[in-house]
Amino acid sequence: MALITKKIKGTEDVLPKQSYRWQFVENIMREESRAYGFKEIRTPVFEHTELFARGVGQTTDVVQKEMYTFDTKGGESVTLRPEGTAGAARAVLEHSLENEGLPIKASYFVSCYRYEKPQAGRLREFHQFGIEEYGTQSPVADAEIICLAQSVLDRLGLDQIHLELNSIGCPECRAKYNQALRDYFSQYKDKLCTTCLTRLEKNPMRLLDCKSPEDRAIAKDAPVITDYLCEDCENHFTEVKKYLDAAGVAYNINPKIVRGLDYYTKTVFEFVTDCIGAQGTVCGGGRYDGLMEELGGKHTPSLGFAMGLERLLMVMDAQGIEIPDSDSCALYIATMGDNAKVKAFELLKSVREAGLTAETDVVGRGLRAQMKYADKIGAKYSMVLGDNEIAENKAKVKNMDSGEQTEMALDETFADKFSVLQLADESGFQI
RNA sequence: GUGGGAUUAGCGUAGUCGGUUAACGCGCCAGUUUGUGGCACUGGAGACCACCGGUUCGAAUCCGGUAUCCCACCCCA
Repeated sequence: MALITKKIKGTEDVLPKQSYRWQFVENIMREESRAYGFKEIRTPVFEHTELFARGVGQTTDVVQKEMYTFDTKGGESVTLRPEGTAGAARAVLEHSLENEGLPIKASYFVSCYRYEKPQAGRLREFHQFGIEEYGTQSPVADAEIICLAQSVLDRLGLDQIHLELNSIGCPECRAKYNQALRDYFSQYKDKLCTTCLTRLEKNPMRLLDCKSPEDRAIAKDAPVITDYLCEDCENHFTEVKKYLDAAGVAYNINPKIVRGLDYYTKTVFEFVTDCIGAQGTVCGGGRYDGLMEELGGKHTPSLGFAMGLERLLMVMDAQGIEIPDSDSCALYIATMGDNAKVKAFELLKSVREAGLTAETDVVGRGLRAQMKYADKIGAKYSMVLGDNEIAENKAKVKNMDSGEQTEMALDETFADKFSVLQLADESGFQI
């Protein structure tokens, strides 16, 4: 078969057999968000290009070389969102949500687009679950969202993921620190790799991240951000740790966690694993007190995080975590003859209205093939409907695990009785 | 953008001193006393061997190019 085209590089299809895994993960995220008082916000996939340029930061790789940007017929430049924070912040400002009381607590599920070269854990279209909180400078909020992230990971059954925590201070302490880094690394100018030389000018904190062994050795003795925090930032960081301790959330202070997006201030964190390849960050976030001002709003201290759904699913896969599939068929009705098809149609409707999944043959298979199909789709019960059953107005419902058959009347009580039978079997009680 | 690896039915693979109808497992379809699934058996459908070009009497197999996928750098979820 000649396909007219294939899917775009770096995109994935979620096929019907796989979707329950996504729904499982998303449901846990929804439940945890609700438990912490966050409500979902939905924003457009595309925004004016300027929003991301300003919000994410002109100097970032994301803005400089990874955005899907195009001109509309009307001549305006728009961009597919590369992340979720800017759009949510824009919506909050545009609708003046601060008037509804602070803090504003929002959660979201978004697809994001970045023109990168795909590899394990990195796609051009990927999906995030995120949390945003606006209008609080309290360290309690920082600890709270980290707890929320931890709860989600715990409920997904994941281990071998550790929390890396740092504070990169406010713009004032960061300026002092960047100067200290420049002073330090300038001594080794002739030894640093070429990318690090440009980092030295543009973003010295990135030097701490370099993978080259020589640079790493130099970075080992570099100044540490936590020694350059102002009193306010220092206290804030101490409080965050205090609340995390109180909640029993384990963390590792890692001065090298700096985050790649310009808007971060003070608290930054990542949940990292090494079981899915090189792209091991499954959740990243922190505080961004300057973002709302950058977007034209008034000063509104804010914070949040994003989780990569594909990466989380990969970790679950790597760790062999079983995800329950709740979508399987409760009742399959095998039919013989036209009268039976009509009767089955009628019964199915009532069973479905009772909230159960029920199916019948729609491709014209023989009885044996229908039974095979019922088995293949994992139907919990099957029922054969033919002229005999219709004449007697009753039929045998078969438990596909035990093979046990129960006779049931084909009247208006059928759906209810079937529900009861199913519940009884599930809970192990006899009726 | 820079590297490394891969590409044979829906999926996973075999198949190189180049040589008749490209093999196997799973899956799919049909059947095995025509009213009952899982097991087993029988049969069937399904592949221009990624694409283009070259070498050769002859190419899945050798050579060149292209594309796609995977992995890593970079960056990030």
